[in-house]
Amino acid sequence: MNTPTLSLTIGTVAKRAGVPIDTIRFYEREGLLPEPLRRASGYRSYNETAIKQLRFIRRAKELGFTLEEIRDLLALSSDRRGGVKAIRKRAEQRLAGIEARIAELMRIRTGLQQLIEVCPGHGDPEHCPILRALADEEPQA
Amino acid sequence: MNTPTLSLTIGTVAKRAGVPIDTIRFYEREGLLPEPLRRASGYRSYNETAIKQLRFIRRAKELGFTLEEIRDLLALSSDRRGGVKAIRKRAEQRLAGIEARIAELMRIRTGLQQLIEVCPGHGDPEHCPILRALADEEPQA
DNA sequence: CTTGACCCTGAACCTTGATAAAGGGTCTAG
DNA sequence: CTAGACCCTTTATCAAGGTTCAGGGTCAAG
Repeated sequence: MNTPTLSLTIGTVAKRAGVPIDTIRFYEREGLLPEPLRRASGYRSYNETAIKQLRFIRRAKELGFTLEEIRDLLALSSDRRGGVKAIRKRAEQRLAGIEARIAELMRIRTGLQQLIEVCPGHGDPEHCPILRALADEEPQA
Repeated sequence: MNTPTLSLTIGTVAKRAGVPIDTIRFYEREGLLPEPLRRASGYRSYNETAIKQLRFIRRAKELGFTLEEIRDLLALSSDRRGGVKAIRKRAEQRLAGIEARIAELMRIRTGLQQLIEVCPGHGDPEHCPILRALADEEPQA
């Protein structure tokens, strides 16, 4: 194993994890990072683990997890029994959410494409199919 | 044509347009709806046009336009020369934005799918590929 | 006339994920 | 010892798109 590397300052951790200092304190307040040890002066005192945790958070964010979900994942990751099952379930839920959002956006895309296709791009706004589509009344009941 | 139907109250308009009352006042403040006439009492006095305008806003929102963009569309829709061209351009920009978002979400989806695929769903969190993928260090420099 | 539903304004508050400022203490190189 | 870099807390601010509240006034039915 490697040297324990004690007492990194928040600035060092920030640089090494690629995260602004303020964001680290923010994550701590929000319960995503454990409260670190403190020096006598009050300075936060980190070790390498903190950097790994920050990278975990960064990757999870890249995968579309909210901070709330990440807090949940972090809690589960220390649950030795059942943790894995629950984690996989969270990932599946996240996947389902993302797929739903993709489907929704594709529906929107189709709508926009159709409007653009039939719009001549000139003439009177009264005949613009984009505006007409937006303004038209609901089909009469 | 139909009867002019003057003096709808805000509550009636809200119901008919399917929008909360507060949202109507909010849109008015934000310049998405024109200021309506007022009764002697100060009550807002709407006509059918307001309902159409609210539906316009609702549809545009469904197509992914922001309120800012909608304000812009509404301004363009009364520009008789060049309006249509500009409107089509806005729609194309919106389409490009939507397509970029879809591409991004599809990338995220692939990442999640791969993690879920190799996760057994049981066992020790230390061997969970989802957690490992999130926690692993960057490749050493 | 009273009651209850409805409307008015202005201001504060909500969510998410930070970011910044104010005012002050600490640490380290020279 | 001092300058400058760094750290501390608390509080405020931002974007977006509203929602809710407090403290009133109005309208219509009975």
